[in-house]
Amino acid sequence: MENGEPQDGGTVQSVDRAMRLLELLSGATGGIRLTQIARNAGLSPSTAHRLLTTLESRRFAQYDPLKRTWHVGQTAFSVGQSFVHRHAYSAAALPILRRLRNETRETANLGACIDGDLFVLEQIPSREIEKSLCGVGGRLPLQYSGMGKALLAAFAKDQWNSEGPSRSRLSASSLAQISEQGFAVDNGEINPDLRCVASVVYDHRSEPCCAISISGAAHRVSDARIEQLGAIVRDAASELTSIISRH
Amino acid sequence: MENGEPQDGGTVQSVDRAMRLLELLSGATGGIRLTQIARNAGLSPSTAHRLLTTLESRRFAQYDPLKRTWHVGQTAFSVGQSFVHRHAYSAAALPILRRLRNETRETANLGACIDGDLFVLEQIPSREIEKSLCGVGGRLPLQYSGMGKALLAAFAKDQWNSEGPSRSRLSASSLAQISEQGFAVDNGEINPDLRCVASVVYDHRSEPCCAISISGAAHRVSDARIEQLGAIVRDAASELTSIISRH
DNA sequence: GGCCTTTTTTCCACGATGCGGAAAGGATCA
DNA sequence: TGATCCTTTCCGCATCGTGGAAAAAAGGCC
Repeated sequence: MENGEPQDGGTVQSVDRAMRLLELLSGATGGIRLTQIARNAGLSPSTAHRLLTTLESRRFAQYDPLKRTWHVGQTAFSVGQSFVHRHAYSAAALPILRRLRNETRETANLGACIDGDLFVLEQIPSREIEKSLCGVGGRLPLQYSGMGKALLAAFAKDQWNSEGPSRSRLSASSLAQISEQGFAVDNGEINPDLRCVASVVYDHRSEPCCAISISGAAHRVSDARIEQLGAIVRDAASELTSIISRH
Repeated sequence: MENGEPQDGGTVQSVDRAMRLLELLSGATGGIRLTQIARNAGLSPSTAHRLLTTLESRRFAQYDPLKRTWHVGQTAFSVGQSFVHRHAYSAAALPILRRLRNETRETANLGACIDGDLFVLEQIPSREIEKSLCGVGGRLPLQYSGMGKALLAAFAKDQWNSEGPSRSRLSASSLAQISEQGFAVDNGEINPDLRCVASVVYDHRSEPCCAISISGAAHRVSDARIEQLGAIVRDAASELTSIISRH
């Protein structure tokens, strides 16, 4: 059993295998050959072939006969879009993210805590290289991103939110500092060349619902700039909070 | 056998059923109850439950215990995003779409011909109501959208493109007009209150690869405005073409 | 709170179907 | 051209997916 493998009690093995193949397709930049994906999934080529052609029949997967590679298909994209529509604040956040990007000239991000991790929902990229740890649809442990840290601090303030992730991921002094400043700084624990400044957005119940950030290369997101960027992000988060509160 | 049901030769039934459930989840605004989705899929509740919990175990589906509704999950979104990355022109198109939206104050779209239909890959919405026939991830028959019409005209000019959709969907005079103008107009065959002006983007082989458009309410996208909008869209498409050609 | 109805979840035996090895066909490369 | 590898098809077996039934949970009404 691999790390992160779902428990198999009561699940349909063939469906689970097909989903695993979809995940592998998703991670395969430039597509992947049948024998390679079968090997990666631990299946025989003929089994993988049958599962892939089943996914292909509804266009969750696609086959490129020229390169003989398999890819994620359009239906996966269409289905995935409906996930975004559930998070209704995404649409409201877009103009704010754009303005944030324009003001700072760095990449602007929207993320939410989903299943205990920071999940990137939207991203308005800057023109600079070195933009962010991961793109739309990517995920990170909360404590390794600015948005995650900001959310952890917001959860820590909420003594009654028993569903929040464990606060022990960040020290009490870090949490206190984030709360006091109104923004969190990620100083590149994962990638030392990237920095991020983030602030939390609250919903109509004053519950933390997501976070926004700007991220960019460490030499641009400098110490001299942090206070200014923090204030800009904090104000943008407040604006998004007030928009969401009106719904 | 329902209309549009994929042929079942050599496919795995349980996987096909699970994919069908995902599609139904995608179409269910506000989530859906187990018994309802089971009914829609023609499965017993216990079968649907097991397939859904299998999808849930890898987070392709999610269950809201408060409302007791099933939804599309985050992994579907993550996997779907990799479909976009395959169409590398999407990223290059974004700033152009934004500028297009800003100049015209209408919704800007990027679409491609995928499996014979017009598939919407990106969309920068305007602040107006009445924006476009469908959103990101949606699909339409080519002849019913401006982008599709523009692509049909481009395919018609390419006598050697044996993989293009049938040209008989539009009249010869329509195709000729679109080619001459450099843009196509959708005058609301599906929705009389919506209009669209679109132009084709070419890749480095001078092959039509996608189209961009602006769309909005018919009373705003007026006859008086068409020529001007057409020229703007055509120029934006040319710009995107030249960017893509450099890769 | 009790009762009724509906929904959701769990269980289990049976047979349908998923599996993978083998064979056939196809593609690539030296 | 021949060798090698990849992809697709075939088929028999036994695994596992199925759905009815039962149990548990939830919601609504009086």
